[in-house]
Amino acid sequence: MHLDNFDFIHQLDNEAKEFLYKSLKPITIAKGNILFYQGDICHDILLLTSGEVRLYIQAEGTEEITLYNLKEGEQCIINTASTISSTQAIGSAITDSDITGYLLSEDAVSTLMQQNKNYQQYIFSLYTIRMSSLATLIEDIKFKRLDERILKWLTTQNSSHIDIKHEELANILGSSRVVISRTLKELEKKSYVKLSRGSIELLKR
Amino acid sequence: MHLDNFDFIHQLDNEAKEFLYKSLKPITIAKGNILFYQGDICHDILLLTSGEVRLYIQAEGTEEITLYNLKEGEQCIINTASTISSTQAIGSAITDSDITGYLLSEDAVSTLMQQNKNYQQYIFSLYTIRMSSLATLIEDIKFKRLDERILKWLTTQNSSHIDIKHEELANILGSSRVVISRTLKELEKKSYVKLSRGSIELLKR
DNA sequence: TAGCCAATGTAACCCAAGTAACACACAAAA
DNA sequence: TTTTGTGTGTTACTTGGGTTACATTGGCTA
Repeated sequence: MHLDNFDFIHQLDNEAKEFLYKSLKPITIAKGNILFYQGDICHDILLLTSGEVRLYIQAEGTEEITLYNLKEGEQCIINTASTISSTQAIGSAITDSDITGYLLSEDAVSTLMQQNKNYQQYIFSLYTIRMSSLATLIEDIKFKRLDERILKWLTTQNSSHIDIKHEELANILGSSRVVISRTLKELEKKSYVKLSRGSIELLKR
Repeated sequence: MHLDNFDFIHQLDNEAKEFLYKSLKPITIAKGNILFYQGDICHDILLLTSGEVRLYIQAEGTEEITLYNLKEGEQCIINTASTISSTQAIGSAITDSDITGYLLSEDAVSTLMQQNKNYQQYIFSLYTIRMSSLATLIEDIKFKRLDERILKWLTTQNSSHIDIKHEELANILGSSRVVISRTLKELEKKSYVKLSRGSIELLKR
């Protein structure tokens, strides 16, 4: 995937586009690296062109909960907010796979923002989308049972065959491995899924 | 409290100020009124000059959970996001007391945003603050026990004498009256609080 | 002051989900 | 082929908090 697939770029005038292209620095990062920690102040924004990044918050101790996953063609709002406002990032970011992308510096973002209405509009839309995804997450955590949340997560994956370990799923949903295994087993009995070592098959209903 | 107490106004140049003042419409609303419902698309932004507004989301059924409370001198980001981006409000707003404030129309906001960098900056700061408060809420719901959450809420009130019914507190924290009463009673035994009918006294430790 | 109602207290019960401990099983390495 | 480690299954137990049902209290009103 190339940078052109970022929707907002087509909204920019030629001058802004040229400025943007000059400012970008290509970057490649391997799976399992932390991009920034909760509390850091970011100085660059990542435009993700391939791979996946997971954003999560961590309470004291080891417990964590995933806020959302960043996919290709997306720009992370936690990263963006921290960069634009020079405030602490509200979560941490870790690469879930090898990734490629481009870095846009604080200064360049600020220039773009000031000069280009469409870019502003894009940033606002990011905020709005993510606020609503956080609100949904709150609802889910508060009112939904774990089996529902597991199914929901599974159905939002691209494929019906999902390569994931129970341990990983536990981290994503903020639960524990044992509970995930138990719940998945129940879902298998009700033939919602078929389990194998290292993967889950989502069955049609 | 008057409008002047809104911080961002002092950042505006005279032209922008004048435009703002011309655009504002004073408004008074009694306690217990819904300002907008989750899913509505707002066409005005409220600048709150006195009283309090509670923002909450509601899952199917009657269960609700409070996202945050809007106080005087504040502008609601859910309202703002919906107005600016013409998207559905992610929560509902209800007046917790009689309120006064000013309404700023969609068009006026959009004009201000385009023409005034400081106003943009202000809106961005609202987003950032609220995103982080939502993240904290997620942490609390997920990892904190109810007694902690009650104490936290009590300590963030202005006074150590708080006029509130258990039922109301239950709605704010997304719990039930019985559980709140039970937990408060335990907190009283441990002498964190003193309970009376219709009010709670927060004791010093 | 008797009656009423809203607010609070309390008991009994249930359930989802967390924890600890351990068994089992598959796959790669030795 | 045996070993070792990682991933998964299972049991027994605990706990926080939700629900139902009913009792008690305080304060206002008739």
